[in-house]
Amino acid sequence: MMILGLVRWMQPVHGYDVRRELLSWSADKWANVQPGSIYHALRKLTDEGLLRTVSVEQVGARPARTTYEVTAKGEDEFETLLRAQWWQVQEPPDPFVAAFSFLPAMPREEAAAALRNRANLLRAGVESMRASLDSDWVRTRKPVHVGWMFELWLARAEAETAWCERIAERIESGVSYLPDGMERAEGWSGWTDGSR
Amino acid sequence: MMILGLVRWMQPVHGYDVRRELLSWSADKWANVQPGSIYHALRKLTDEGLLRTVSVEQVGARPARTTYEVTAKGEDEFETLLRAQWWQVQEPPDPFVAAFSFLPAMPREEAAAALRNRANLLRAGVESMRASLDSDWVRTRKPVHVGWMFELWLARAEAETAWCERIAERIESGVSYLPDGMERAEGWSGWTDGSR
DNA sequence: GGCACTGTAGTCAAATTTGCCTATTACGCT
DNA sequence: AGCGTAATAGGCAAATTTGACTACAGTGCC
Repeated sequence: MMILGLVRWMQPVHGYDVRRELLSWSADKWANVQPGSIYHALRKLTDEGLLRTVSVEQVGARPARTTYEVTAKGEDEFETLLRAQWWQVQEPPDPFVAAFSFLPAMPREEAAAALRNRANLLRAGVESMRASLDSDWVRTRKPVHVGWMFELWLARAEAETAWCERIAERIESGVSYLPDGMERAEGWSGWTDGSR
Repeated sequence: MMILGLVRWMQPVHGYDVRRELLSWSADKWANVQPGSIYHALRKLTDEGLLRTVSVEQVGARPARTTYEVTAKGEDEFETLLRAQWWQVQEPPDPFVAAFSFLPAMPREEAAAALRNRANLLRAGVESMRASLDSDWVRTRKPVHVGWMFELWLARAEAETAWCERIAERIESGVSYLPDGMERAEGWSGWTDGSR
């Protein structure tokens, strides 16, 4: 629901503008907003009185272009929503963590290889991000806090890279997946497949 | 769609079992699976031929309890899905990053305070995680890779903590949010609110 | 025995999201 | 001129997710 925020600092806008801006931030990745959701969101926000339609233009026989701007109520709501995100820590769902929880279903070799591969991909990402951080395009055309966001990704990615290597080694070392105490005890029947 | 994985290593199960297991992993946080989704997922997977219903018991006048197990096709599909997650890097949507991108809408003081607060919350999380890592419950009752997942969170959280402090300082230092080159140039009209 | 609670098992409507589709104009190329 | 491609706007049906709700059975307590 941070479409609201975008409308707020592009006032007045129509859906397509918002869509382009989101795409240019490649926000379909780190926010859950695909193009299709935008128009629905705009209409819903309007119904709730957070947005107001400014005008409906029609150029030729193309679809009508509805322009929106934020109401006072919308400003309020945005501030509330924004603060909620700033003051709370709320780890997002991570598909990799989910997959990792099924570690015992992967053959050891493959698991280790995949982790090494992941480390490499992360490193590559870090590289390309560093490059664009240094590039003129970001340095001179984008607000500096965009660079700061890159730094956050960088920090996380580096931490994760190290973790991947560490875990890969442990897996290769052949340690048992079972809890420390019980070596081949009861109840862990489902846990054997890839581990052979 | 990793309900499949759960069913696979609890075979045979009924919906409620899956639900409890997910809750015990507090998986409603890092996977996007609320209790309500489970039954739908089970039925859908059955329709697709990835699961097979084993039996439908009825105890007294309670709701019927349907038990599922995985078909060969389901095994295959699971392996595919699992590998996709293991071999790809795909950063998940993060609401905080989204909120941070609106930094210029926050008063500097508040932004810095919020970041410091975030750092503290993260540190607290790290502490409590370290504690449960050392606890007997995790060490002796859970597979070791659960501990490894904790370590990943820990690494990420520590990286992020440092970042928060770093950025908080920069914000307090009063640097301009505008791109390096253009101090008060054109086009950045929407970017002033909280910054006064 | 009566009563309040908790645990069991699952349903359902409503809200959201997704992916893909339509139709028109503008642009570049040969 | 003619043609293919890209950009402009937005709609819509289907899939997914959510959150709240139902209804029954056992348990403990007074």
